[in-house]
Amino acid sequence: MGRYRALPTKFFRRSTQEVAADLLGRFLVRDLDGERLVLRIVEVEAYLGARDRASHAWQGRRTERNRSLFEEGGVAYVYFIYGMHYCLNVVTGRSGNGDAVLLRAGEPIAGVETMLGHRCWRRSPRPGDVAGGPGKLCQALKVDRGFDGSPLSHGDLRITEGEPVSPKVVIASPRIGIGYAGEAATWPLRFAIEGNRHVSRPLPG
DNA sequence: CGGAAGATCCACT
DNA sequence: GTGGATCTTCCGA
Repeated sequence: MGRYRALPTKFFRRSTQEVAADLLGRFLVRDLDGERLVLRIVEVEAYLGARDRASHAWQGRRTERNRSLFEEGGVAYVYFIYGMHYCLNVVTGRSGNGDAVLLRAGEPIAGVETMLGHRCWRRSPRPGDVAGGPGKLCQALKVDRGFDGSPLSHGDLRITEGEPVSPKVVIASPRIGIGYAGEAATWPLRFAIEGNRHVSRPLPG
């Protein structure tokens, strides 16, 4: 079984939408204090660089914060938002294009108790409580700006083959939380596994 | 240099 | 469904 074999850098250097859909079912592996935490990616969003008003690379803007977003595909882009949350992106395509895929939700595979401990919760955990949201996902895996710009094909945070899904079970819909983005807000760039209970929000249909 | 916004989450009604 | 928390980052003046 090659589920824990890291994906090669080449994987990330295809078109962003192609990579986004192909990331579903893959494993996001985090080595922390000698333990291996694993999430199966179940929901992502594609961000299409300079031409995408919802992207941090809109109109080609480069700042200190989004520097890694313009690197060659295969590295992480981690940013801090709302004064308290981190979001993890996978940079895609070629250097300079500013394309990336936001990892929005994961299904716990290993290290569930530890990941729950990283999260604040009162009631008994329900699906989606561990990593059903971009901020939650980073909390569960203890991902912060320290990973910004680091490669995802090896190291303490990496993406492995996991359990790829058929394109037939991939549901596309508009992205979340970007209502300000005009026409881009309607683009169907959110991808999720049909019927999965660990997504950040219910899927259409 | 100040103001405003933000790829979110949680608690409460 | 609504509102508050919380603070870095960015842009305009």
